[in-house]
Amino acid sequence: MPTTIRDVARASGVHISTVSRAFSAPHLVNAETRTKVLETAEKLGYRPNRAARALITGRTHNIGLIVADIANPFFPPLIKAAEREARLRDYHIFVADSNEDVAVEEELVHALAKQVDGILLVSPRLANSVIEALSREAALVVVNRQVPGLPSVVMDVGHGARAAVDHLVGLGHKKIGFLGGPRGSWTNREIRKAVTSASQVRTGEVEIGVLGPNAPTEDGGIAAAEHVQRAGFTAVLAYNDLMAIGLIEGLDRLGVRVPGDVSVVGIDDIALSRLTRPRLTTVANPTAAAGRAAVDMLLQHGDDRRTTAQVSLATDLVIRDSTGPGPQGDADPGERGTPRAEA
Amino acid sequence: MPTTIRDVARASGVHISTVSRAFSAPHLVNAETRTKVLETAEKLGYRPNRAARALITGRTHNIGLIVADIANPFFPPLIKAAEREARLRDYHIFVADSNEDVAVEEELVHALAKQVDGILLVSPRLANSVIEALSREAALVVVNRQVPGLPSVVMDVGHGARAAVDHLVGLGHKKIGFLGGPRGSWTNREIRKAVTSASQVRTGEVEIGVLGPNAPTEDGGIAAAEHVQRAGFTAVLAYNDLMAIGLIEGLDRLGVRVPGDVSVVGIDDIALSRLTRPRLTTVANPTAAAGRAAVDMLLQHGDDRRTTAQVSLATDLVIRDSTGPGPQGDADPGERGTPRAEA
DNA sequence: CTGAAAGCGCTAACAT
DNA sequence: ATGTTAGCGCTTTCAG
Repeated sequence: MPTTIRDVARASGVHISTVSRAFSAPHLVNAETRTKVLETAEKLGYRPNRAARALITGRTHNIGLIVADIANPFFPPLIKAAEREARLRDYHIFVADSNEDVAVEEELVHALAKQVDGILLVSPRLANSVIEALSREAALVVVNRQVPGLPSVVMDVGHGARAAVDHLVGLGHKKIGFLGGPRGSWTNREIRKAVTSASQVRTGEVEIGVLGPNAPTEDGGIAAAEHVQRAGFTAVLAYNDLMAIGLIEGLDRLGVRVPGDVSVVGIDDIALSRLTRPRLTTVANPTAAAGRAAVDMLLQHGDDRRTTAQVSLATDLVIRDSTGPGPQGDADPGERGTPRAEA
Repeated sequence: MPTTIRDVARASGVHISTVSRAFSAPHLVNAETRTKVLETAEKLGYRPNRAARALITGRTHNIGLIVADIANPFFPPLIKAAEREARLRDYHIFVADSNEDVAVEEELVHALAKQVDGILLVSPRLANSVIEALSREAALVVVNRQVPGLPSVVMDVGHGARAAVDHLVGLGHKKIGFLGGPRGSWTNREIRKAVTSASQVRTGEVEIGVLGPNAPTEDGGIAAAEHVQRAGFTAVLAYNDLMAIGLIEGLDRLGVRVPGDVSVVGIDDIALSRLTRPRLTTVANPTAAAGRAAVDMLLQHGDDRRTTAQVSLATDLVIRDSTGPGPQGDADPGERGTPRAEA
């Protein structure tokens, strides 16, 4: 049996409310009494039961974060940034992994709901209607998608995807593939929309083909390699870096060289994309900023329930070594490195 | 205001205890009444408040998992396996990242303590005494270290490290380096102990040098490259795969080839180690099994407080492409691939 | 099978 | 500055 507030009260000869105050409103209690209480609490190994406290205050000072796949290197920067931001405000983050299973995601919302003051939900697959229902159980901020009526943080992948296409077109590519991600993903839709509506496509200058859906993993990329080869694309934009890296690996196995034969662009700019060979050209997502923003929105949402802001963060093309001149090889050399210098 | 049990009781014309039973002991309530209660609950969007329930039952059906660095690819398999095992037993896992900060780890134990039924602690740095103190706040299972009196799950890295040395010696290496991890890490001590006490070292057949401590990251490995070069090792065992991969990168920058000039062995067998070039020879840690075992121990620890088992899981050397013949090049070719075949 | 009452550990008015 | 009282949302005896 752990020590309760009552044990401390008895042992220090004061009422339980005094013990309570000694912890949660120290200025309201006489310095002497306070020290005595704190000392006996220490001696007895007493710790306020936060769950009991939360039951009455309504605040746990915890934040839940649900992600579909914690193994995806996209998440750590987001998680770390959220954590850092949360800690600055005296909050802690509890992360839960749904393993890409929407049913589990619902369960997790229930499990977390009363243990946290709100939940950051990064779930590309869950239906809007379900999310709306869940939002009655806990304050929700959705990340990487938009749900009507709910605060959200997204990254402007559309812009980044367009920059990627510009880059590839500038290198002389005319037959570009988009390696799509999972069906139903908001991000996937955004990218496809941006890519297929790019001005160069409208004028017929370049041709864009969509391949997918694919698993958003290295294996998904590896598996897609032969379709890419068969389709005859000279450049490919992948749904994310993991797929891009897998694709490069898969192409390599088929004897197709990157960027010699085919150029590949990823999305996310995960840490790994700097370490593979060739180093990956990619659309950098501001994941850390997204984590911070999501925490901020959740925490201020409490004070001001009227605003359900939809934040969109800018993305950025990072040109490395996985993209090169198209088939004619007559690209404007000035194109390389334009959007962002890379050490 | 969310709907409470009282709202449901009122709306369905029964006492709150009946509503309670309809949810937590359905067999104790008349089928008709139950359906009616459940229906109105559904209509009102009622969900039992798990925190309140836990306050009285003493069980949250949640498990905490504290890791030092969620970005370390060592963890995802452990987390996923723990999650899977937990879900089978109707539990959920909340993960918290301490960002390698022991003070944060303590905070996290406090924050999680009453929101979970127990905590799996993967903290290489926290002092034993602190962990013992924390174990009074929540049921604890420590992973990757042993703390007297507490249940623990470790992987037998000592055995794996010895296998790695055997492998390298078999390849003709005589001057082997151990790239140490963080100061104070239990795993680090185990590896160092195993390596420096290897029989070949005792007989003077080979020489082992220890470099470190180093940051257990790619950057740590990169930074160590020049020390490795200067020390003149022909083979290196790194504290983990991340460092090994970083080391290969760092050596490459110095014009040192792996495995041509220097052989490198990692530890963990993270997913990435199969995708780098050269593919990494490494000591495979059974991280998934460790995750499962930790959950099992925590959950059965509740029923039977007497046993504080210390589980040790076997490791396994996986030979890939980052190790090759030593300086004389007269290694027994049969040595390659002995411990485990790799597709 | 259902209701009444007590209480999990704590905080928050309200008194004094 | 401290004690009293009520009660957060729920489960669990105990009656009936």
